[in-house]
Amino acid sequence: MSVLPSGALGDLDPTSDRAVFRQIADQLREAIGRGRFREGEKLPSEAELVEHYGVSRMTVRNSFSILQGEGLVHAEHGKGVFVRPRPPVRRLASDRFARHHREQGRSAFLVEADAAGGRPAVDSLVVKEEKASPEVSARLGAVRRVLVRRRRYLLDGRPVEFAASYLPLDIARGTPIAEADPGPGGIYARLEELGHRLDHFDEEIRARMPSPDEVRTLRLAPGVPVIHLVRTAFDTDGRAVEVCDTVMAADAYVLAYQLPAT
Amino acid sequence: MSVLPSGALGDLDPTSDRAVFRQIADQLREAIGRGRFREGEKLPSEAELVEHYGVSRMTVRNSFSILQGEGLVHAEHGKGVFVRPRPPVRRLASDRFARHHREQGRSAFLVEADAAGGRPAVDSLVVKEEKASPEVSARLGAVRRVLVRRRRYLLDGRPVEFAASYLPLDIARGTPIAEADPGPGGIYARLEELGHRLDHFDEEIRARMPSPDEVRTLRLAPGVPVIHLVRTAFDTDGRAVEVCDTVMAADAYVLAYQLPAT
DNA sequence: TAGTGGTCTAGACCACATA
DNA sequence: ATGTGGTCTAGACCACTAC
Repeated sequence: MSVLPSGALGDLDPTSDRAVFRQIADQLREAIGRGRFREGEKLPSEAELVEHYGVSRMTVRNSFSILQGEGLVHAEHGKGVFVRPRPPVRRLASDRFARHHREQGRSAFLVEADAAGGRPAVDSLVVKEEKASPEVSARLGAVRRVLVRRRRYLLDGRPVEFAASYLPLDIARGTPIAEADPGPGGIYARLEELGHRLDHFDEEIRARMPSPDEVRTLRLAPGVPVIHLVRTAFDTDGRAVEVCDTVMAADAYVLAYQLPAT
Repeated sequence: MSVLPSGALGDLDPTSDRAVFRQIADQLREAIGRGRFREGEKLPSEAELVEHYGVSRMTVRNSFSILQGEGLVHAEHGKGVFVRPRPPVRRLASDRFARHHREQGRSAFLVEADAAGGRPAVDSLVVKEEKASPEVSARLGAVRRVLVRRRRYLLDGRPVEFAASYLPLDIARGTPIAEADPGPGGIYARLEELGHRLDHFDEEIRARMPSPDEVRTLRLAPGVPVIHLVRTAFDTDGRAVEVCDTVMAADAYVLAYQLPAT
């Protein structure tokens, strides 16, 4: 007699070449997909699945670890294994750096947070001068030292991205950009006041699994990749005036862009 | 006596709260980061690590599974566990749909492949009519049925992305777009010939872990996320004339965009 | 206290790769 | 034939959660 709700999960196929733990993962995945287990709902416990399938506990745990790697479920010690709810997603629109936002004294993050309806926050702000990495130096045009602004962004208390801005010293040193609070409209507004009228931004996007550091900083669940975005800001003279390196929790973002057809 | 090259890996800290298998993973990760094990190089075998650390085999395997989930290493049955080499990356430039490319009779994929220096190929092409999904219908403006073109792209024999294009039947039916080979410049060139002069494209980008289907289709290694891109093409009348849903192996791509500052 | 997942052991047999 | 990773068992003890 199974202890599980009838019909939730099937039997194993002993004639199949597919490993037992994969068959179990397949059945759980399929049950989740069918809505048999909903978001946030608890899956059967390891002990229940051991009994239901007649396998050892490690085999069941192996199945769970597959689903965890896929980002489908997450385990809570002492409570159970749950279907991972999808967090609300922030949409980054391609006009998020438009001048009319800056002129209203609003930073890009606040503009986006409003659109998402969440409560935004910034923490672990660090501003200092340091040696430029080869990547940053290449993008900024062979500068040796840069002003760095590091910060982490949170939405409703959840860390969603952290970023580092790099600016050439001859532009930023001794200006409000080097202050903890650069003032309304953020550093892009200050750059324009300093005579660097912005022309366009280049953005490069990659996706990959996070490093252990990134898992900590963003409190990432297993199976959640990061989006790595590197933006370079150019002024109307064609000079690169800032590089911003951003790592985002991929389950919290949709990036939107508009491409010309011409 | 350790069987490992001296200095490659340290000892465990029995006083640490950190689980043994995590400590082992940390040491291997750090050794890889330091270049002690290089791309493509074989790590010590499970048996060697069992001996070196004095732990059971499952503990060592647990460590490997962490690194595999991070996309750092991959196992080859009967051979060993290797540091994952980074594949060559294709850069998708923001002008990849520019008209001057189409007018040279070149499809976007070929333009990009040239830039990456790889040998491009397309397979599993399917063209048919089907019911529009709610998502596609919402983007195309409440159409019921659509023409679908599905295909997979390969570079040097490796699958790197697969895509499905959806077009309203009143636009595409009975035209070269419904043929297996739509001709030089691809379907965007045909759309323009049919009087739908293209104005711009909207692209939405997400990153996530792949489904088992996607792992199969793209032959993805463990620990490799996918980039999910949905592009909508608009003509100069403001009508959405095509939706293209693309899933890309994240380790094979960098996406580049240009944002206006105004 | 009972139930849950987290870690770890010490085996076993198998399939694949290399020589 | 040997060494490699792949799968699986049947336990053990621990830490966390809920009652």
